Amino acid sequence: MHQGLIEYINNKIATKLNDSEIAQIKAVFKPKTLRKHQFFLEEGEVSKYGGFVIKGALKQYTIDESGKENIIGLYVENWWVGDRESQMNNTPTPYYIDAFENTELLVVSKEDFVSLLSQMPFVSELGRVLSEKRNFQLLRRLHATQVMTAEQRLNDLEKTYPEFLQRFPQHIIASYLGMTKETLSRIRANSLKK
Amino acid sequence: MHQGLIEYINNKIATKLNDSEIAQIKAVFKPKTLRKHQFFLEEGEVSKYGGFVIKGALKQYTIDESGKENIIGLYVENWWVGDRESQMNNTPTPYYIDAFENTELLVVSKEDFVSLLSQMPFVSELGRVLSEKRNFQLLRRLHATQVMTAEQRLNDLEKTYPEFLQRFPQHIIASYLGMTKETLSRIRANSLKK
DNA sequence: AAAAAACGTTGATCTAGATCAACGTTTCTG
DNA sequence: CAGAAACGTTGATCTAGATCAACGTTTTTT
Repeated sequence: MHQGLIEYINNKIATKLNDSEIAQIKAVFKPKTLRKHQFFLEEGEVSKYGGFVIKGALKQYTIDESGKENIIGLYVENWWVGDRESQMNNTPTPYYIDAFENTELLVVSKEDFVSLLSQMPFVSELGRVLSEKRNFQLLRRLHATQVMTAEQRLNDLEKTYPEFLQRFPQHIIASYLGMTKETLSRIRANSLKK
Repeated sequence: MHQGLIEYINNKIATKLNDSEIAQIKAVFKPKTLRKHQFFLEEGEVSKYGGFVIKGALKQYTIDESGKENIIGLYVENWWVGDRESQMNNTPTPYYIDAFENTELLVVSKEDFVSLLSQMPFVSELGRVLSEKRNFQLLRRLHATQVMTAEQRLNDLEKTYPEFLQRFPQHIIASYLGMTKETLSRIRANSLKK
């Protein structure tokens, strides 16, 4: 169960994890299973856990007054999921996160994460690098929503995360891209004609 | 000149910087002055430096085919500025960054930053925390552009970064918020009526 | 101090994409 | 396996905000 996480970390750091480190990681990352449609986090809660996706897929979204889901994040194997802002600042989250498929996660509490930070010096550095990568993603997406047309954003997604288009249905992709399912459907119909 | 940066760091870490650390920081962060309209970074370049703003203001933007500026970032005193993705991956940046006022920066090269990381253990952790904060900002802005109306985004900015509204003219704010200056002007006119 | 830029406003018009609605197909679920 | 969700498509209509244009005011440059 922890093998995926350990390989993931080994691929990101200079030296391999030793046995003691592996034991520590196994101790603080607890397995959690979510069946399809179960919540990992609900609006108003304070997030207790961060999660690493071993198997499955999740979506992160808000719900507006009219009940419409606005999807802001999609997560699959080897992605980190959660609302770190809520978790770090003990503030209520504005997001829902639920399992889009039956999902296996490894979750870690804030306290356990802090203890890892103090005991394993490379965790800060790994966290820094991963957080910066996430920054690059977010800045790109922000820029895309501000300057691109709906069609350009779809093309962009096909290049950046082609796996999402296989994995999630169109109305989910549409919302993630900030458009309606009708618009996405029409873009598709149009580009087939060409 | 370095005093602002040293205070900034002291406010973010558990213990104060000692003399040796201060000396190291002074050695790698070099002063740089930009006159209004001078570039810190231009599209196509590989970013060599990250910068910390001591005094002044900068804007980060792309320019589209029709020559229009699309502003994606505004930076004032005590903000970090640069394209870290370009700097870290040695890739050409898509952004322009220029001084919106006469500006004083402290800049650090990738190599010097890496040497700081290895010599001062708290740099990783500080970098991690700052990068996560930046993540929170970016996620909020992304969500805002996807779910809010133009008027809501303006109200949101008034709450989040009220200093920007004092500091930057309306057409800059409008672009930062992903709307035209005409739309921003009309929103203003409208909310005065109420 | 004159000329030129930069800035902000208002009006008229346009359009990308949203909304509303209906319907066929596929996939769950009891 | 039957009924109900979930999903995707197409058409008609609507609208928030963009675009285009003109003009007054303020700021900067020479």
